[in-house]
Amino acid sequence: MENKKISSAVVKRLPRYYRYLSELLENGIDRISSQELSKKMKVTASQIRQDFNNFGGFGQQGYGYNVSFLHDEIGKILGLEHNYNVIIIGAGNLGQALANYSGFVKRGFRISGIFDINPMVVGKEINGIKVLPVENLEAFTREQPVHIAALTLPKDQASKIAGRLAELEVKAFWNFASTDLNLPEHVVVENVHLAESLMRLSYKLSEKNG
Amino acid sequence: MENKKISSAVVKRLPRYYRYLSELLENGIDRISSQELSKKMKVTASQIRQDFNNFGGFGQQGYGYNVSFLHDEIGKILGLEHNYNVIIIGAGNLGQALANYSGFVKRGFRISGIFDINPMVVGKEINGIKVLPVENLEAFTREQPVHIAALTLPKDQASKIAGRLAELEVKAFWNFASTDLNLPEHVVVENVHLAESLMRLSYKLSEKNG
DNA sequence: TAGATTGTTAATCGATTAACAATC
DNA sequence: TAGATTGTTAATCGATTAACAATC
Repeated sequence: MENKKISSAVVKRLPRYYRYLSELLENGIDRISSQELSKKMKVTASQIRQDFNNFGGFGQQGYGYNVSFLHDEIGKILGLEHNYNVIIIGAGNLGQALANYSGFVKRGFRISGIFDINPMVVGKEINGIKVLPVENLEAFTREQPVHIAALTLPKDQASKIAGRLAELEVKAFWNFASTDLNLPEHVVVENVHLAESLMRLSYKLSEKNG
Repeated sequence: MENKKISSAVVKRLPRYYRYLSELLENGIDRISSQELSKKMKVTASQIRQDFNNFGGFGQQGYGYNVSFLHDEIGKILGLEHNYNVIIIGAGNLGQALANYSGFVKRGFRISGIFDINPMVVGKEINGIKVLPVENLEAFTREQPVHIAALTLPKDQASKIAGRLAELEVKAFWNFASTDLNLPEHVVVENVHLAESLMRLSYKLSEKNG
């Protein structure tokens, strides 16, 4: 009973559905059709129904979808019912920004540690968490599980630290360093390449104008 | 003589090519075949050749591609020969992280202003730039062109400010607020939705394990 | 029951890969 | 000239959209 593999195109869209459903919930709307959602999100109703049906029937003919139910189901698909411990490697501005963002905690991502190599930064407190030296990583992971590592450090150090963390059984990497990590098959990586994002914006700008 | 529209799949890949070519350049490699690049980047050689040929022939049969030439051509396609003035709206950690990142300036993105609504933050200096109150936006844009606005502020304020900036002729938005901006056709938007990115990582993690 | 809207199959469209002639 | 590798056409694969029967 192998689950059919979900295409990455679909996975990319799921969090956006989740966001819109959260908003509908907040606005007290308890029911929506693919047609209505289609208008709001500017995608086709057909795509919405196809996407949801990858995971089974969440709707009801003649009625549409129950917002709260659909919201929770997509949350489960995304794994948001878990509580994950996240460590941040690199306590620069970006690391601090992540550490201070309350939205993550709300979704079950708890910042359990912040690490840096710079002795000037070690010991500093960010959002109530003391920055530890990277030498402590081994001891730290022995004491409590680390589910996700956010890499907010310069690219030349990223690969090495990531490899070291993979050895320590960290299974997921949120990579902000502008390099491609080369890690074992069994770990998962999500890249946030800001420099590339800005270049895409630049491209769109050039394309539009001169 | 209408240019053929480049698919967004191709545009997404261009900055990654650019990054790899920059690295090759740094390592003093002056020539590469689609085959070799294919191995490094883990994409097919066929795709590489197709992608490049959207913009004309950059290579030479029997030889491959000249790294420096290809690098510069892709840079031009991405619009990196321009110098853009970027303003940052929201001087929180994320705004500060962008303001302090030296990589952007290197690629021609100059931070020309930082704005915030919070009077406690206004006046503070970030990377040598004084934070201005958002009330100054109109006067500021009258004095110097603003090409790109980075929106690093809470989602409930983002749409309103974006609309106001669009009125002031800002043509490009780098949106970090977790909302979809609804702006006129002629402006371009690049979204960086960190919460969504983290959910995708969570999905991959669930998919892989339990 | 009649109307609405899903779930799902079929048709279309677009992107990726394969293959090879052109050519350096 | 022979070998290598591009540029490009053709084949395949996958994703999106359209259509409609099932059903609430």
